[in-house]
Amino acid sequence: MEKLPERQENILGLVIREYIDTVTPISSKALVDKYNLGVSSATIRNELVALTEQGYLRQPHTSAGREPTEEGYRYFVQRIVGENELPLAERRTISHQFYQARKDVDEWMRLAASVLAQHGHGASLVTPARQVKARFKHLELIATQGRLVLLVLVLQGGEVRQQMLTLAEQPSQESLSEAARHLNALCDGQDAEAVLAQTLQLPTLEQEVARLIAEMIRKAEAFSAGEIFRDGVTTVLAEPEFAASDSARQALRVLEERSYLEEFLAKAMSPHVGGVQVVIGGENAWQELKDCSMVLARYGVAGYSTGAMGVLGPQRMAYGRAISTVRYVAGLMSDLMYEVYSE
Amino acid sequence: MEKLPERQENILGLVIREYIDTVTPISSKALVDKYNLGVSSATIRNELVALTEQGYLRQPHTSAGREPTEEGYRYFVQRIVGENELPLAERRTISHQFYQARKDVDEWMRLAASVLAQHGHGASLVTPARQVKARFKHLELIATQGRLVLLVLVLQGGEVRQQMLTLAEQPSQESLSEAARHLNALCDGQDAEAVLAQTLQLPTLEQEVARLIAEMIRKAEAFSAGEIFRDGVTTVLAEPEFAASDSARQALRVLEERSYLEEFLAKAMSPHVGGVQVVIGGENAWQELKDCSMVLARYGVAGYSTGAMGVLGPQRMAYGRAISTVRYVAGLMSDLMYEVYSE
DNA sequence: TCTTAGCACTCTCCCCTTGAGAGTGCTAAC
DNA sequence: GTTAGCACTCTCAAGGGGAGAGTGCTAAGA
Repeated sequence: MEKLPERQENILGLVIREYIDTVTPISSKALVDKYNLGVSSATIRNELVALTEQGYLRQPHTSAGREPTEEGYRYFVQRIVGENELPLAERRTISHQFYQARKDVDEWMRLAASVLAQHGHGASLVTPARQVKARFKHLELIATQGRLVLLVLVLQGGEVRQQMLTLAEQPSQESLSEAARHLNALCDGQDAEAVLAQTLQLPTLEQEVARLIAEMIRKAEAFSAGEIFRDGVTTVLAEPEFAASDSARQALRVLEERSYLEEFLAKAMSPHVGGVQVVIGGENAWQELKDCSMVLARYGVAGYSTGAMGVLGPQRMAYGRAISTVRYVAGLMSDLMYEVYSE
Repeated sequence: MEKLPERQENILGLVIREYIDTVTPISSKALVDKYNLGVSSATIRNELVALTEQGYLRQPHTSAGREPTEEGYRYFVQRIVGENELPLAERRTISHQFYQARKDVDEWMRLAASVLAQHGHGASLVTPARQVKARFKHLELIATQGRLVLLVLVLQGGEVRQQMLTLAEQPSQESLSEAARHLNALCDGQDAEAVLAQTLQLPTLEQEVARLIAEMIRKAEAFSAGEIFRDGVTTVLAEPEFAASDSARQALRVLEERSYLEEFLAKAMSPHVGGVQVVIGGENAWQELKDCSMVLARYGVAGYSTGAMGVLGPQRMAYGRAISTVRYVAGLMSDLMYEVYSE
């Protein structure tokens, strides 16, 4: 994507900003009237023709103004928006909310979804941080009722998972505690394979538990584990381009259906924590997102546990704001997780 | 709501069923053509006039057919729909899914939301079962990193809650286990107040933990705890009456915003487990729901832990199906929870 | 008393036309 | 390279008219 001449770039930026504001095609006259450009509307028209020929703008019909194409938005995001930070006051508000919240990754995810929706002006999604390599930290077995036992597994990093299991006969809390103590000593810091390797030499109860633990550890590594947090879905429905058509419904399906979303994230996102990615109009590959854009980022601790978060909006979303919000929240959350993480 | 004469009731039923099918006003001729009523359209017209005068039907304009009013739907639900059970095959499919799932209330809620949306043909919601009176069962303290400690609290009934806390200085796992052992002995089976009463005579660490536990127990009793599960939101957006207007957005706000939903459920739902409730058009009290209906039920174990689940759809939703689905799923889940529940 | 055929009447919906207005592209002059 | 001027194109909103659907009413029949 080559750099445009100064004036064309300026005009493209103005057209896109105006369009984002008004959601109507922008005419040469409107630009001259609103901004003091120092040239006449005819000159602007000439530049608009050039921009249209290069594919950055389009006319809905002969006698209408211009509106941005996907290419136009891409140029805008790459070259014009720039790297603005969120205003200090906003950053303070957000970080305050995070530090006030419970020290719990789930709670942070919920909060992140809410903040992204509010400050990023769109529908938000936050997928759970997935352990790249989950390791055993601690196990508890608790007798509940009859032959039912509650198994609580803590992974390195503090993630807690629980599961019920039914034993062949009713156990005593003492025998359970003893088994847990034994397994805690044996499995400390091990991964799923290592835990599974232990099962052979163990008594029946512990063998069963160990098998279950191995399975739970593996599940923690799977992308599909845990809840995906969403927010602001109804806000984005209020956008004029979504009011009538069913393109909103299609887009929201992406957010709602897990398998969809996973496939999408897997292909669209770079695997490393840090950079913010902008997907405009589904990049011609995702029919459902053809009228939308998404601003995405990975968060978490690289090499240990990472997830994805992002904001979905119409193509004419406020990219600058969305990008800085996503970058800030992803960074903040990564920092918080780093603090909590144990080796 | 007085019983209508046989023939009027039949006609009302037919009009509503037809309307639910076609989403267009139903004419006298259409009824005569489609169903073998044994009388002419003129006779039907006379009955339609009677039903209109009584407020069960309405004409969008002079020369249009009839469509049901909210009153009409209410009569339909109360007197005509009847108490159908879901077909056996469907019941089997559903219960199979539940018995295959992990024995975990959270997992069941997620599943219930999915089943309700699919089989009830609408957007679904499932609020978490709230402990009427939560009681301490078991506590674990696990050292993670530095001064951070993971507190895992198991409540009677198997609900697990976790929280991070930061201590004044770095503890050893031994001292933590000792404190946990002590508190486990002290607090077994107690409620929030009793746990709090213990704090006075305890050493600092245990005092702090006990205070936190009391707070967590109280939170478990609060309605607002935990995730609300939803599903099928995009399905309901596809309904023709929601395609254009923003009434869908308004309705979905009810599902999205927690405080809203709570207020609504508190007022609209009977507090006892079992019966299915139908809220049509927001019952003139809930503006946001004026074009929608909801079919709701409580689930859980009466006296211990109950939540709400339901299906939201357009006013012309398939009530019979929705009602039997909600009843069946709520019953199934109550049974499952009862099995898991300990005294 | 209930039912029905017949008919005038009302209202929506769709199509067509029409005129105003917006905005363009082009050309020729500066 | 810039600009004024202008013909041209296209949308949009408003209005008119005809077809069709469905009603309510009336008067006659069972």
